[in-house]
Amino acid sequence: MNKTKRQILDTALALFNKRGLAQVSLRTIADELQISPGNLTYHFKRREEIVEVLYYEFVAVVDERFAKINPSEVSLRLIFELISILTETRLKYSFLMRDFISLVAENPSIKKHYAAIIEKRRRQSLFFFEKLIEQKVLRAAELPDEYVFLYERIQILGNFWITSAVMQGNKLTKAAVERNFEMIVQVVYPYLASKGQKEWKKLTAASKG
Amino acid sequence: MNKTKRQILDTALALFNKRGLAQVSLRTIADELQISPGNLTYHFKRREEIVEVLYYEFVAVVDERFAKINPSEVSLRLIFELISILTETRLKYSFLMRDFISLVAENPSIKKHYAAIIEKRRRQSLFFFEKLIEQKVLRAAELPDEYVFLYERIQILGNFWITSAVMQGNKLTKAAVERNFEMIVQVVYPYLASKGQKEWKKLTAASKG
DNA sequence: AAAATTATAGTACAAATGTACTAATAATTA
DNA sequence: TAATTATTAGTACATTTGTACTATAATTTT
Repeated sequence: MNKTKRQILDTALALFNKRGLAQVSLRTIADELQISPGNLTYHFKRREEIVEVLYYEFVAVVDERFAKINPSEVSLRLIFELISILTETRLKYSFLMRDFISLVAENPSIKKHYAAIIEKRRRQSLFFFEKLIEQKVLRAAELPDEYVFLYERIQILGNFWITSAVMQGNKLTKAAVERNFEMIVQVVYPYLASKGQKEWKKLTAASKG
Repeated sequence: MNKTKRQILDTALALFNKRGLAQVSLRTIADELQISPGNLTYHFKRREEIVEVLYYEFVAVVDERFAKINPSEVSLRLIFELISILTETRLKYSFLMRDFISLVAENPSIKKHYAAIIEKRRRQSLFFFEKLIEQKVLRAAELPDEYVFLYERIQILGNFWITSAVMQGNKLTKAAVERNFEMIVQVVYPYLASKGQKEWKKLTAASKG
């Protein structure tokens, strides 16, 4: 990709994350980069295109890791790794979750695409849980839809802890990110069988040290 | 409050919830209500004022219930009731969470106010958990910060399940709302002592029936 | 080196937005 | 009923926004 084009994307991303999608105009980006608005529209005919490229970059990072998964390697370690990758990626593109509604309001194709991958990830994740129950890493379900709900919770927590932190005026320091990672992985702890609990503790200790 | 003023607030709220804060201009509201823009600015000199009033209405509903709590009445039932009231209220003012970032970008006083009540609610909620542990409704903590994290999770889930549902293209039907309520209350289940589990099941059965 | 293509700057423009202002009408008060 | 106040409509205006257009400048290709 062209150097200027890349710079536009990077600057736009930084500004979107900092101020929010709606608060960043094309001129804001051009000024920050010290290029002319004309140059900007040369590289991106429509403002939407910038957002679109950033969205698909975001998706690509996660998709790549998911695609690599071998069904036989399902483990608690994998869950930790996926949550970690998602945390990192969401942090990098934090405006996407924060401003998702206005984003899809202007771009129905993203809306459709997102609905599709959400459904795919859901199926994949529930499959992982089943495997882990078989492996006696997770205990059997005690309540109806227990693991479906657990998945949905992880999904929401992962998507919105950043927005929540920003709302409360917290800085996204490295320590804060690590603390939130812990907050999320602790959600699975009560569902672990004793074998799983041991591994969980090992993994947590490792991620802290 | 004046009739027109109230209608403006109600119409604005409905439109904000439906389309998002940024997508609703003063003319959108005026058109929907079939009044002139001049009339609108007569009742609200600045657009921000509309949002401000709605925000403080939102806060008032929840504050009122919290204020009524007698420290001796802390129980699982109370937790259920608070989550239920919060769910209802957040549903009614759903744009507030969804567009919070742009909201505070234009209104630092709301930002400050929100940070303060968040801190207050946090302290109150952690106090509730302590009481419930004393009562042996909740089991003792097994991990560092376990109940702090549990609170933070409930906070995030409560604030964002609506946004998450909308993002996934789900309609907010009554059934969907009930399902999400269940998803949230299930998060405390694994932390309950046997006494608490019995009560939890009773309460869940009651809220379903 | 000449020609052609790509990249950049600068400006222009229509549309939309929040808000201010004026005039008319409706409601209330004296 | 007359005067006053509150409410509403209509319009105007400065600003901002996304985008289009034109003219240079830089780079690449022939």
